Amino acid sequence: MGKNVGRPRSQQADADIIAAANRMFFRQSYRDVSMEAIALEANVSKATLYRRWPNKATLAVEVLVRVALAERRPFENISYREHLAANLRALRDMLSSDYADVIVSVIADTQHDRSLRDLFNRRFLQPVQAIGDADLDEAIRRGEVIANVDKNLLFDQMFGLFYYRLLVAHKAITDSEIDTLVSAFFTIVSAKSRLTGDNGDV
Amino acid sequence: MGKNVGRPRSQQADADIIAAANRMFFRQSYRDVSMEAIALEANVSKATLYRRWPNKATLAVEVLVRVALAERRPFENISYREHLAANLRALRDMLSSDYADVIVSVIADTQHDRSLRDLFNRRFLQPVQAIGDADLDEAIRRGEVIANVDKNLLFDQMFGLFYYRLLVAHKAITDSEIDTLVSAFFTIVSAKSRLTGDNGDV
DNA sequence: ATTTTAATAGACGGTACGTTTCGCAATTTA
DNA sequence: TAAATTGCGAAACGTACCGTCTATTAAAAT
Repeated sequence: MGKNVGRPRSQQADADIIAAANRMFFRQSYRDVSMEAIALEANVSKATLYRRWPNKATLAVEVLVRVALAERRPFENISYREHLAANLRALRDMLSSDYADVIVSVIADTQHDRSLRDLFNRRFLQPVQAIGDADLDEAIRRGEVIANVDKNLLFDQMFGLFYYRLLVAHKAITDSEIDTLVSAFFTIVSAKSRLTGDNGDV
Repeated sequence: MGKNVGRPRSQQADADIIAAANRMFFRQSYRDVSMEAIALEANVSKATLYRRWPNKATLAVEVLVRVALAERRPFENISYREHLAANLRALRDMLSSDYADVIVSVIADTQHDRSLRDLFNRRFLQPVQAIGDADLDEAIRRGEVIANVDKNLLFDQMFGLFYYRLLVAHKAITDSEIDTLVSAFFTIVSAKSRLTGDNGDV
């Protein structure tokens, strides 16, 4: 009763499904993409699809992770200020893209599906935030940013503005606005931080 | 061919539908509430329901508007600082409530439904923002806040943090954190504003 | 050769969608 | 008062997708 017994799962099927889902989410609204259609587009049976992902949302998380964490910008030979601005522009582009619909739809489902929420946090939110954290730590090490900073609140404000603007208010964020934000950010993290306080996790 | 011809629509039916939808959104997840069930709960036929609201999202907007704009706190005999903190606490409570699921689900639908987006903006977002605007104007008139403030960006940052924290990151916002935010807000709006720049509407 | 697991195709029962039909009810207008 | 008009409830409609399941074939380890 080993674990390598029996016919192995087709890696090709995995790739085909993800690629098909990616194409369909890009073409139509999240709501209008059905599991049936994804299976059809991937030339895969429904059983094969459901064996891997029990519902559309978990599959969407898989797609989002690959798009969002595809490549990471190197943080060397560049100031933290420039690096931060570049990352924010990338985040904006991601949220402005056709994936916005997918992201918000998944977030909507996380409101009432605890395991989906955990999955989304673990595979999407935390990795994105971890990149920001690591870069900020490096900036502190370099002396570009003071050590006494409430990273969580600062990043939540940054992410919050972006999410709200792009997914709720639907107002574009210009490059010059990003520069303004980065300036404000440095005004805070260069002086003694005013934004302290406990984190409020639950 | 006048417009007052024929049997008038039952206002009781309107009230019953909204009350029924409110109850059901409170009890179950947005996704699990069907139009059929709402009609049943309201003791109303499906035809009557669909005549008024063509889909679940538009009905949800109606419910949200009534909850969010139910009562407005008076802004007299109280400092703007206190008033702002109270409003933020109310916003937090609303977003932390069982309506969070409804709000995010509607926002998800606005990503691909233009008319729904317009409805949501007109009946929900703009009224909420208008209250904040009016109060801030009053505070400026009173001299509690400097005149040179980019209201849009400031409020978007505030709303953004709340939406992100409560609907995406699912981290509670404590009263003391709100105090911290209000302090930071006043640090900015009491001095010459650093957060200027164009608005970026599209 | 046997065992074990995966894949395909398709059927399945169930649920909700949004529309439509019908007969009756409640108004305004002539 | 009668005619015209619109709303209502009940129920059926066709469509679509859900997630599961069955039967058969395929691909690996033992």
